[in-house]
Amino acid sequence: MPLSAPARSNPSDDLRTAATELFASAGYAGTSLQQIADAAGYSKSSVLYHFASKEAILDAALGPAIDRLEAVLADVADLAGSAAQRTAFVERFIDFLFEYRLEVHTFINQGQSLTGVPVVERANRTVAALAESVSSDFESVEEQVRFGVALGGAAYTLVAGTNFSDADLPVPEVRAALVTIVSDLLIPVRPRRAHR
Amino acid sequence: MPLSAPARSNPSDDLRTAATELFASAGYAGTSLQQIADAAGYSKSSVLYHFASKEAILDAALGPAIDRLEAVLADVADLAGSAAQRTAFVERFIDFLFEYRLEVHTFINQGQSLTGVPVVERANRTVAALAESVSSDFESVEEQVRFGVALGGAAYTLVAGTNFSDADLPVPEVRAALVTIVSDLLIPVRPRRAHR
DNA sequence: GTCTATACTGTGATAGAC
DNA sequence: GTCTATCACAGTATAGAC
Repeated sequence: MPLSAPARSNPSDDLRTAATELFASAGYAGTSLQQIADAAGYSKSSVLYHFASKEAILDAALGPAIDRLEAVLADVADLAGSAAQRTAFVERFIDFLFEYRLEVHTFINQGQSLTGVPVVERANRTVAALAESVSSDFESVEEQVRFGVALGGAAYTLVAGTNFSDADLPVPEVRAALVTIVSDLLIPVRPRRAHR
Repeated sequence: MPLSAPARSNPSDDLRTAATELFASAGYAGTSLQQIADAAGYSKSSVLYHFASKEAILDAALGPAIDRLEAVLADVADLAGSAAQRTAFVERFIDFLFEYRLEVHTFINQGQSLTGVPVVERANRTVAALAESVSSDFESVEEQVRFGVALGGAAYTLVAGTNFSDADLPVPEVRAALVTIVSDLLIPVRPRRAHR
C-alpha cells in the first residue's frame, strides 16, 4: 500500500455506499443491481464480482451499523443506575441514529419484510438486547410501548426528511430535542427536565 | 341485487384486502400481481381485469384510510382549544391508527420510496394538514420533533409486531398507553398525567 | 478487475378463447 | 368475469474475453 495513495475509496466501498443510499430511499426490493452499478459508476457484473449476491450487498450495507450499535450497547451494559448515566446512554444512542440514519431507516422500514435474511435477524437480536438493557424487564405495557415509541419515533423522525415533515431542520437542535424527548420517554421516574 | 345475497365480498374487495396485507408485510415493490392473485384465489389476469394496473391496486388499498383520516381531521378542524378536546382528538387518531394499521404501515414505511405516486402524494398532503391542525404553527424545533416522534412512534409501535418487539400485547392496554404517551408528546403545556 | 454476452426466471400488461 | 397464452422487458446471476 503506497504512502501517497489517493483519497478515493476502493470499488467495494463505493458500491456499498451507493447501495446503502438506494436501499434507504427506494427500498431493498425496489433497488436493482443495475441501479447500484450506475450510481457507483460500474457495470452490473462488476457489482457481482465484489459481492456474491444482492443479499451480500445488504449484508455489507447494514453490518457496520449493527457493529456500532453493539459497541454502544457494550459500553453501557453495566450501567443501569443513575439518571445521568441513562442520559449519557440516550445521547450516545441518538448520535448512533444520526451517524447511521440510512441503515437505521432501512432496518426500521423494511426489516419486517426482510425476515429470514441473516443480517436482519442479527439486527433484530441486537435491538432486542438494547431493549433489555434499557429496561431489563418491562414492568408494564406502557413502559414497553414507551420504548417502542421512543425508538421508532426517534428513528423515524431522523429519516422522514422527504416525507410529510418539512425537513431541513437544523441538526444540533433536532439532536437536542430528541435527547430530551427520548429521555422523557425512557426514564420512568421522570423529574421534569427544564427546556426552552 | 338479491336480498339473500351471501356475505362473501366481491372479487374487487377480496383482491384489495389481499393486496393491502401483502403491501404492508412484503412491501409494494416486493409484492407481485401473482402473489396478490394467489392470496385472493384468482389468476393474475383477473387481477388486471378488476384493476387497471398495479398502481391502481395501491390506490384502492390506501384510499379508504386517507378518506377516514380526512374525516377525523374535518371533525376536529375547528377545535384548537381545550385540553379535553385535544385528548378526544388523540383518541380518535389512535383509533384510526388501529383501524387502518396496515395502510398506515405501508404509508409510513414506504411513502418515501413511492414519491410521485398520486395516492401517496394525497396522503402526504393529508398528514401535512394534520400536522398543521395539531399545531397551527410549530413554534419551536422541539415541538416539530415531538409531533414527528408521536406520529412515527405510535404508527410504528402499532405495526412492529413481527419485528424486535415481543408483540402480542393486549390491544386495550396498548391503546390506553398510546393515548397517554401521544397526549404527553403533543400537548405543549403539560400538566403531568397520572399513570399507573 | 472490469467488461460484454448470455441464460434463465419473473415481472407487469395485453389478446383472445370460453 | 375468468381463464390460458403470449408479449416485451427487467431481474439476478454466470461465463468468458480482455
